[in-house]
Amino acid sequence: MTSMNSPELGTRARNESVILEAAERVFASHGYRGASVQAIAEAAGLPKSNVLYYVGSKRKLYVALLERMMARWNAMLDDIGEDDDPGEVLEGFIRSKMRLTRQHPQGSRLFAAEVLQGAPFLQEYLHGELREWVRSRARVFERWAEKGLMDPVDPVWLIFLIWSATQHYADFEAQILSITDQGALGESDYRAITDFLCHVILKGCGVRSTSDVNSERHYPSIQGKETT
Amino acid sequence: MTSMNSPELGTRARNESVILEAAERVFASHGYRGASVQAIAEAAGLPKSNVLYYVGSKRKLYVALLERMMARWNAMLDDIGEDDDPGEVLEGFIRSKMRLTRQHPQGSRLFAAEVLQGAPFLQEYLHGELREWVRSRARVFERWAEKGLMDPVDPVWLIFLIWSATQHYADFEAQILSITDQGALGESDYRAITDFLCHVILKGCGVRSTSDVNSERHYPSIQGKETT
DNA sequence: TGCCGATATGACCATATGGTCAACTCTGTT
DNA sequence: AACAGAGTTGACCATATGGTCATATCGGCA
Repeated sequence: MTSMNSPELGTRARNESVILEAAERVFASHGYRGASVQAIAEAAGLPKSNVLYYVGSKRKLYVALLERMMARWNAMLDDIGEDDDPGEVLEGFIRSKMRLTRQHPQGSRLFAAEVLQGAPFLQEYLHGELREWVRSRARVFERWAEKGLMDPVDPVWLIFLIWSATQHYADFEAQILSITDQGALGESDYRAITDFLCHVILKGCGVRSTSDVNSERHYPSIQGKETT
Repeated sequence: MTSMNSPELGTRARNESVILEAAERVFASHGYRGASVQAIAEAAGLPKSNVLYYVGSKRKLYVALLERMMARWNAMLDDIGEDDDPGEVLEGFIRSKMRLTRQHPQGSRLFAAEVLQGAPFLQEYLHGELREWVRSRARVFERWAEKGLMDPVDPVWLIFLIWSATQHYADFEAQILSITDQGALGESDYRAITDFLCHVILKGCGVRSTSDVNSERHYPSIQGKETT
């Protein structure tokens, strides 16, 4: 057990990790039903039996992946109060969500596939924790609107707008790459997109970011590189 | 053949229609691989053999559905020029896209599932027609920005923003219903969301809708009905 | 050396899969 | 009544599915 097969990891930890990554890819693109244990095993470079040995069953594997993704999501959620600065909070949310999308595109797609199915495994989470989180944020946004710190927009639709806009770059990556004629979205693309979203959404809600000192000249790029 | 089984439709047309609707639902929630002909047949209330008799194969059925959805999409795309009013055009796009999402949620989800897979069947469409459409729009948006009619935002990211925000209400319907604690999104929800998106996006880009005469008091609802 | 639990995997099973086919019914035409 | 073609369907097939299990190997330790 104290050998040195791989940096710092025991056999179990290493294999489980390989399997989780492979499974995330396969589940993300084909959904729960469309993913086969065989396909996951091949993606992980292991025999099917070995995969089942580590994860127990397809269902357990899927649930483990969803839980991992929800944990990442929860780690991102910080608390806010009505005395916080609206611009900072909104911009922070956009940037956090965008970072999550960027760092875990497969996980984001897995989540999307799960919700597309009707969220059979996530009902509880959505209707419990997440719903409360949204409602608490909504209350704060309303207070801000009452104080005239932002336009009186429906806070729930605002949260979903941010959600969709950021989620999109993982879920519809294939479409975006095809249309912009690129092989992958790079760090600079993500920065530009994030800045763009902060600009439009904050301005669109009548909020001014405290860090947005000199309104003009942001958002450089103009589409994408003329094909060449 | 000239019987009167059903209003105006021959047997073939009627059954094909039933099958297409059923298949759209099943493919939308489970993706191509996850959908089984058996499940589609059950959803259509027909024996599996009969489904295959009409559609030929699972693959052909899937392709037919994608083509139908792309046709609906194309029907929505009108042309624009740099002399058009930015506010009208953007608002028109948002409203059209929202109407498409509302009228064909299953088709929208089908499209999402296809793109999640990496768009294996739609590469050609995305990289051809749709890409050209986006580029032509982008050029017009850039001219508008040069003329000072809107902020100099990246037009491609703007198009994707609208895309994602509207698409979201079909693809993540399960999440939205769960969080807002509703059974379905009604006509009034869709109206409110559409108005909200027009407000935030047009304002966020520094565009003023020509129909937006009296800036204040829009967007009524405040979250959703307090559970009861 | 022999032992032991963790790891590894091929053989196997019941069921589900997409698709074919032959046989059948139904309806309109002659 | 006879025919033709569309519509209908159960039986069937080769393959793939999720999962089990018996067996084999490994690494450390006495």
